[in-house]
Amino acid sequence: MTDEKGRAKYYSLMEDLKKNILSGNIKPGDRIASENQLSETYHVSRHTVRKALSILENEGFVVAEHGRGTFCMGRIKQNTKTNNIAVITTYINDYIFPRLIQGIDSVLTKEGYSIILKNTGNLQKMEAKCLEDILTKNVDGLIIEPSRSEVYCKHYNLYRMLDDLEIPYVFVQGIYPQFMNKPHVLMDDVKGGYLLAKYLIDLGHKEIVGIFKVDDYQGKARHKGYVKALQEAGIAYDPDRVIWFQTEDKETKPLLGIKQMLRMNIHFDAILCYNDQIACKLMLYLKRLGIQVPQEVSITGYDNSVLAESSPVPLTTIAHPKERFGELAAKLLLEKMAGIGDEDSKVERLIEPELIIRQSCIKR
Amino acid sequence: MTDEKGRAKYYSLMEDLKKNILSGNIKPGDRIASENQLSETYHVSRHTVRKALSILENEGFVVAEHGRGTFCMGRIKQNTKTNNIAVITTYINDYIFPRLIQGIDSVLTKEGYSIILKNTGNLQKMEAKCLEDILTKNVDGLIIEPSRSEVYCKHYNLYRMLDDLEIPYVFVQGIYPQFMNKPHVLMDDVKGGYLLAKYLIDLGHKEIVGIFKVDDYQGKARHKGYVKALQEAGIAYDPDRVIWFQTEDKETKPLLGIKQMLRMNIHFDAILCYNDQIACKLMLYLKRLGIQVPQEVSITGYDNSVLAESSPVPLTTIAHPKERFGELAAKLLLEKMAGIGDEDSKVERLIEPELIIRQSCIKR
DNA sequence: AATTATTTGTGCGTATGTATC
DNA sequence: AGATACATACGCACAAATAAT
Repeated sequence: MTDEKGRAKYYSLMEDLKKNILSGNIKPGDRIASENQLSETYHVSRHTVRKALSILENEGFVVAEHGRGTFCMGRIKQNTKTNNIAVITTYINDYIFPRLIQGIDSVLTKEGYSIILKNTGNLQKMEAKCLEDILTKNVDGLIIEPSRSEVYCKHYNLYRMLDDLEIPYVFVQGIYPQFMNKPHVLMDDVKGGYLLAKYLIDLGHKEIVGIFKVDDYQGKARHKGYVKALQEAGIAYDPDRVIWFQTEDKETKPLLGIKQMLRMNIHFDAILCYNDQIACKLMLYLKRLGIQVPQEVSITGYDNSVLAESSPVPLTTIAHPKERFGELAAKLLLEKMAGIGDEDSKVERLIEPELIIRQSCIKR
Repeated sequence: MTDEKGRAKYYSLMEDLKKNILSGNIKPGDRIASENQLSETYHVSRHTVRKALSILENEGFVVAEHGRGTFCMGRIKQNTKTNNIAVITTYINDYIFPRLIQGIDSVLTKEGYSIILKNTGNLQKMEAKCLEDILTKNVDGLIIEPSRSEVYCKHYNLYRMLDDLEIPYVFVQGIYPQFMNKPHVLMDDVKGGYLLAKYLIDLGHKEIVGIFKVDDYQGKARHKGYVKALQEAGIAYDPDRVIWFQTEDKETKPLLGIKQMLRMNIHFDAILCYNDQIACKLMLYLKRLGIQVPQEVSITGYDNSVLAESSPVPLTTIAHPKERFGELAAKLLLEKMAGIGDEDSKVERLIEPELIIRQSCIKR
C-alpha cells in the first residue's frame, strides 16, 4: 500500500512529477509520459497514475487533453506586483526572531510591502515545503534564514526555480555553502568566536572548552574563530575539549559532554558556548555540581539575549544587533528588487561582532 | 456510459448533490449519505460516487473525513482561495506577541495556510491602512488585535467591507465595543482585575491604587473588576487613587501619577498595575525613592511575562496563556471559514484568568 | 478517406488498509 | 470487538478524441 517512505503510491508519484516540473526537468509545454508509460515505469496501475495526475491538474501543474496527452503548464508570470514579501525563518518564537522580523517589517512596511511569515522549525523538509508554497503564490521577494545551513541543501532546484522566475532572495543569519555568491547578511561569526576566545586567553585561560552547533553556519564559523585564537596564542587545539551538538541534541548533548569531561578528568578553566541559551543552561548545571562560575570556570555566551543580562551571573557575550540584521536584509532585498547590482550596493553585509563584557569571566 | 441527458454518470450525480446543497436540502455540517449508500440509490459503482464526491470536495462543497463520513461545507467561496490569512497585531516585538503569533501559526500552517503579518504600532490610522491593504489583496480570513480598542473605531466601514466580501475575521485580545457580536477570543479581564484586587483586599490592604490603560479593552475591563472587588468588600471607590494612562503616556504617566500622590500625601498600601511592564518600572522607581516592595507597598502585575519571574522581587500577576490565545483565535477563524455558526462552535472564547502568587505582596 | 494505434475519459468489480464509532 | 466509512490499489472493458498511416 505504501512506499518506502510510508507515503501512498499515488502521492509519491505525484511528488516525483512535481519535483521534475519545479526543477525544470519537465519544462512548460512538454508532454508528460502517457498514463500507460508512467504506469509501467513506476510499476503502478493506471488508476494510480490517474490519481496522481488529477492532483497535479487540480493544482495547475499540468493539463490533460483528451486523445493528445498530458502537458506541463507554463507558469503565468504575473508582472503585477503583489507587494508581498515572504520571510522564512527557522523559528518565530525564539529569542532573537521577533526582533529580526521587527527590523525587516519596519523597513518593508514603509515601502508599502506586506510580509508573509513562514517558519520551518529548522527542518529542511519544511523549508522545501515553504519554498514550494511561495512558488505557487506570487511574491515580489524573499528573505530566508536557512534551516541547518551547514547540512547540504537538498532542494537546490527550488532556489533555481526562484532564479528562473526572477524572484530575488536574500539569506540572513546563515547561508548554505553552495550559495555563498548569493546576496546575504551575516554576522562575522568567525571574528565573534575569535574575540571570545582571545578575551578568555588574555585573561589567562589555557584550557578552553568549546561547545558548537555542527549543523549551521554560525556554529562552524564560531568554531573557526575559536581555533584561530588558540593558534595565535600558541595553544594546541584539543579535539577532546570541543563538544559538537546538533539541533536534536541541543537540550542534552552540551551537558552530557561536560559531564563526560569531568568524569574523564579532562581539566578546563573556561567554556566558550555556542550561544547564551547553552551558556545559561550550563551555568545552572555547574551550580548543581557545586562548581562556581566564574571563580572556578569562566563562561561566555553569544547573542546578548535577555538571558545574558538577567542571568544570576551576568554573561559575557557577543552583541547581536537583531533589528539591524532585519533592516539590512530588507534593504538588501529592496536593492535587489530594484535591480541594483552588487557593485553599486550600499548595504553592509557582514556585521561586526562586539564583545559585551559582564561578570561571567575572571582573570586566572 | 451516459445518462438520459448525455452527461457522464459521475457528473450528473455530482450536479444532483450540488443542487441539494445549494437549495439547502443538505445543510452545512450535515453528513452526506455514505459512498455505498449513494452507489446503491443512484445505481452506480462506488468508484463513480467517489469521482463525483472528489469534485465536490475540490470545489469546497464537502469534506470527507476518514472513518466518519462526508460532510457538507458551509458557505461556498466563489473567489479562489489564496491560502493566505492576515494577522494584524499592535506590535510584533513586544513581550506577548511572538508567542501569540506562534500559536496562530502552529494551527494555520498545519491547515496549509500562510500568514501575512502586519502591525499597527497601536495606531488606529495604521490599522485602517492595514485593512485597506488587505482588502486589495485576497485573503481567506483575518485575525486582528484591535488598536486602542476602547477608542471609537473610526474605520467601521472597512469592517463592513470585509463583511460584504465575506472575509471572516476574528478579534483577539481586545475588541471594539461596537463589535461585541463579532467572533472574538478574549481573556476575562474583568475577572482578572477582580482576582487581583480581591487578593490584595484579603491580605488586608485597604488603600489600593489602580493603574489602568484608558484606551483599550483590557484596561477598562480590569478596572471594572477592580471596582467590583472594592464594592464587595465595602471599600469606597476613590478616583484619586486611580491613575489612567494611554499609549503615548505609558512611559511617564504611571510614575508621574504615583509621584503626585506621594507629594499630595495620598496614602496607599498596594498598587494594582495594568501589566507587568508597568509594575516592574514602578518597582524600580519606588526602590529609588527608598520605598520597599512588598514591605511598605504590595504590587501586582498582569500577563505573567518573563519580567514577572525574573524581576528582583518576583511579581504576583495573572497568567496569560499566549500560545493558547493564538491557537484558539486560529481555530475560531477556521470554523468561521468553514461556515460553522456560533451555535455549533467548539472553540472557547473567554479564557479564564489564573492568579499567580509570587513575592510582591504581603499580609498587612 | 478510411484505418489503426495511441491516449485520455468513463465505469465497474474486487480486495485490502485504516480511522471512527 | 465488530460494524461502518473512507482510502488506496489493481484489473478490466469500452468510449471518445487525436494523430499518424
